[in-house]
Amino acid sequence: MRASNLYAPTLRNTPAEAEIVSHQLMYRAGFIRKSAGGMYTFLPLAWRTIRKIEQIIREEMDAAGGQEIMMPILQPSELWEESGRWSVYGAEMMRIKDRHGRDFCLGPTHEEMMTALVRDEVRSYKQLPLLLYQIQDKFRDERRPRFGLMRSREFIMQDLYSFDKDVEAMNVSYKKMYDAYARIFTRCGLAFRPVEADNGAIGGGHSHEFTVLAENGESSIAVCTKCDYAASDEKAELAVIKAQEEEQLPLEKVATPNTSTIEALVDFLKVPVEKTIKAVAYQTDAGELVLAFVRGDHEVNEIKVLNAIEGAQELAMAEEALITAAGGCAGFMSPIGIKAGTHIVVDATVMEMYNAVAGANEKDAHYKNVNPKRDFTNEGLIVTDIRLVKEGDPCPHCGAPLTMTRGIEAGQVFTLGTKYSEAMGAKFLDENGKEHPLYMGCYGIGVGRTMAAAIEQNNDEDGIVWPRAIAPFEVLVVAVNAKKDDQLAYAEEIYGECQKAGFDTLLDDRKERAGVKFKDADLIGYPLRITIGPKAVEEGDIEVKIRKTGEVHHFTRENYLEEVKKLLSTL
RNA sequence: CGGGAUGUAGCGCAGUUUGGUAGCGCGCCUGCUUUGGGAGCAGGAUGUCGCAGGUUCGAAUCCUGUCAUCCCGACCA
Repeated sequence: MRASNLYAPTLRNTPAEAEIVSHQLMYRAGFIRKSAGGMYTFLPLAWRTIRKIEQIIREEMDAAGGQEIMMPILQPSELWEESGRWSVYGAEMMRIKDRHGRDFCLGPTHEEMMTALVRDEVRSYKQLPLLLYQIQDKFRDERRPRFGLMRSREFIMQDLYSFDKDVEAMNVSYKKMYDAYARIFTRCGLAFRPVEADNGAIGGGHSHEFTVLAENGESSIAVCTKCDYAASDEKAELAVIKAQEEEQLPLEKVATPNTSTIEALVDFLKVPVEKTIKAVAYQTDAGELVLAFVRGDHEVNEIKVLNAIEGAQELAMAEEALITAAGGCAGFMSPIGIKAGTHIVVDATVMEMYNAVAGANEKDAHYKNVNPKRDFTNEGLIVTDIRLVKEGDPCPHCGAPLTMTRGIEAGQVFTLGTKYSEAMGAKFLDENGKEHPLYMGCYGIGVGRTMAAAIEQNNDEDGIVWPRAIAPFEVLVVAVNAKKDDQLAYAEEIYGECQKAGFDTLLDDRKERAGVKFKDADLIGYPLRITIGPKAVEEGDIEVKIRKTGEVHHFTRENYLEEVKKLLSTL
């Protein structure tokens, strides 16, 4: 490929709408252009990188026993009605009608399609395990598309679905995919961490997120400073903290004007924040009130609360009327005196507190000397871990402090169990002729997001620094002055030799000044740059610059191919 | 969905307060010079001022509506 023919419009100014570095650099370096909010065109450079990532994925999926297929993006509503998700999926699903008024959606994911495909054909345990995958565009009408390719409405995803005969076999498939994903991100040259994740409403089984470490990441993860425990902030389990035991004093109501926040309360009563209990009120999708209580200096982990309530799909902030109706008072709540029928979830650590301060369920009043074990007598009280992890919390495995770090969730693996196969009647016959639902797993990688994550992790003030495996080109040959025939001819020769040697090479033959070409080379981030100027023509000096380190090597016409090969293998 | 901000040339921006018929830098085109880190000089092209109404002799500018984009939030009651 020649740069003179390459559609890679680079910009000197950063477009105002690009906020994070990967978005800015992809825009400036001529990788992407926007078509609408959260939707992007991939230009030739980006598409080359995308295809390289996809190729790595294909190789690893195939090696793990996956078979690639291609499904329609448009999916009929009937399948989603069967799984029950047509109504559940909500506004994130792009829905569309055909000319007959039939309902379709632009696939946000393909569990239904895959399950439907397999249930019609797989009848016997002899056909299992079955691992099918595809790489195609998915559509999610995000509440707020953000940060370029990080959270877009149309995005490329690799999704694999595994079908097995029982839990053990499902876990084998899961492990295979886990390992394959780890290899994929390693081969892409990314620093990442598989972290334990919540698998949400799907329930049962396990899930890991593959988080590419980056400061701009949207995901927050807790990593143990000692052992290999790592979990998403939503998932991170926390041990119960037992407070120093005290004599339980009698409950006492005190006036606490204008103390609806913990900060104001602590200030007013002069009590340590660790002796206060705070509340967060939610309502479920069914409109039931949920009150969650944690220690004043702790935060509520909404996902844990959701998981603690049977049958709830979603939580939203509670309407005030709902709180009042249950006998609560916003800003001054405790479980004491709340009407039956309300879901009350108390963090396990709260139950271990003595003589604490909690709301009195009336305006401007709190209780002192609250002893949860004695005073929280509500019927159906749920006591469990609902705290959100924070820096320094003890690791649930070894007790060493956890450290919080940020990352980009580039992939996730799930076991699904029989959720979809049961809902959609995907069954098979075992060795004894007995019918069972298929055990499933699903596994996805955001391809565009992986590209963006790679840039977040590999850039400097001059531009992108591609890991060799996913660079749009591995080697750039620059004809310093392409208007000089001898230089251009020499560069053409070198370009030809590099091609022949198997390097993925671009020749910058544009009739631009050297500075412009060097700036573009740095911005786009080719791992190696071979510079062909007068010294090459006159002395046979082949200058090779490493983008990542800035190191410059000088080789001869005789040995440079070998040396370039060696250098590439280190990038 | 709530809050905030912004829409003027391909990109970055000024002009809006105080209405008078659109400008700067970069990029783009032509020519000459230059040629190893975003060249210099000279000349040139490019806009329904997001869109639709309204006010006015006259609107990028004032009013109303609308659309789009970006950021924050949707959590600590």
